[in-house]
Amino acid sequence: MKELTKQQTKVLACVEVYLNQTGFPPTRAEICKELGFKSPNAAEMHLRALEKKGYINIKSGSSRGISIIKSQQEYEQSGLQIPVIGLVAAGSPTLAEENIEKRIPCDPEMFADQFDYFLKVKGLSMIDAGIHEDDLVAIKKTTDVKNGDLVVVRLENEVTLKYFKKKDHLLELIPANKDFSTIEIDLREQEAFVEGKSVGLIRTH
Amino acid sequence: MKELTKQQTKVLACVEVYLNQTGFPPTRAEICKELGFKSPNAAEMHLRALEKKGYINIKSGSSRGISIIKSQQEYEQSGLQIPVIGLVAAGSPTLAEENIEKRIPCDPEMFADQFDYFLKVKGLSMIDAGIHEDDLVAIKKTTDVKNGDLVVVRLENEVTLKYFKKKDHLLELIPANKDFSTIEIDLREQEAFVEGKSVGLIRTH
DNA sequence: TCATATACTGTAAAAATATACAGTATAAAT
DNA sequence: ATTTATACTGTATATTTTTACAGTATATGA
Repeated sequence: MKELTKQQTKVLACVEVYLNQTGFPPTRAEICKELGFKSPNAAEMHLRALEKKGYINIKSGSSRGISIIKSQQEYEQSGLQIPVIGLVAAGSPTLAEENIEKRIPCDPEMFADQFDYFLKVKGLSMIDAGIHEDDLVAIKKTTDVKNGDLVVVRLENEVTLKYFKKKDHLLELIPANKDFSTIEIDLREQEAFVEGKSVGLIRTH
Repeated sequence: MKELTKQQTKVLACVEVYLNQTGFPPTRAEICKELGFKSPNAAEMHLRALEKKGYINIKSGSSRGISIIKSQQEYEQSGLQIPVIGLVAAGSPTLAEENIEKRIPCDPEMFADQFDYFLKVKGLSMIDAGIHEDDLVAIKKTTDVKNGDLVVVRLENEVTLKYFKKKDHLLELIPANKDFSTIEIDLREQEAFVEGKSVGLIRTH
């Protein structure tokens, strides 16, 4: 899709807002009033450009004959966008803006359990569980995990996605790949923070 | 809500259909054309009645200034719910109500490509591609598939999810599990219908 | 039988609207 | 230095559209 100029973006947004508020598209004059133009031709020209670039359709001869093909704000408005966070070597997989690779429009209730973000899988340690590199694992932020859950754990200088098993002071983080070995942690010696657990997975083919 | 007369119901439906098809409301004349009236006043009167009864709002002096307050159809647009269809042994994985196991709230644009439904995977034939039993594969209805795509194909008495490979008259449907064998079809002898292709996958943990 | 509501036709005019044409100004690209 | 793209103003006009007014016809209830 072609890029829009600053003013074209404004006009497109104006049309969308008007449409949302009134239920029908604005006239040239109304766009002018909204954006401070003094000539209906200003709006006309921007609309023509938007049509040429494929964002809207204009029915010639019809009043308010504007229909939106590709919305700019579509994503921001169409409900929730779940952030995707890369599994970085160290540090919490926080929701800070700098860690968010992108956002995906979807419903946080699409799985049985609600979730907060997607974690992008790196490496092959869970391949035998059918979790591939670059799969997105839906993570629910919680510390309430049981043995056997697939959890995100932050160690001293590492964040990892593994199966959880805890007995007394021994925490085991078990991979699903025979080429990788279980991480064993004595909780009296080393800290381990459970960041959350997986409630689902999505993959883009 | 007040009852509508037969003609008022027609006019309201006409406005809704026009709005869905074009993105903006119809003029009086367009309603007349659609419903066979010969005077714009016929439409006008019905619109006034609809406004009085609280079904629509008319912005006086504005062309196409009709907005719908209360739809008759009560479209079930409570956020999009994507249907989940079981991979049944025979017959098309149609969207007929009886085939829908459940619906999942999510955005059909969450993957790179739009999709139409989820197919619930049965069996282990794609396990080496990390596609497990009961995974939900997002299917886009299309016949435009390329070699290597993961496709839903309907054969004579079977619907299957496999990798697609076609050369001349030979269609190969390739599993991702060494314990399963490739289905080979001579298209001159047997029909095969491509129902769609996978654009993503989700799994509930 | 008479009023009332529904359901229109037909016409016309005022107002809203799209849209063409002729310009101006500015910044970036060639 | 000149072209090109963006971004407008200002005016004018043909067309679209709303909307009022004057009728006709039919069924229903009082």
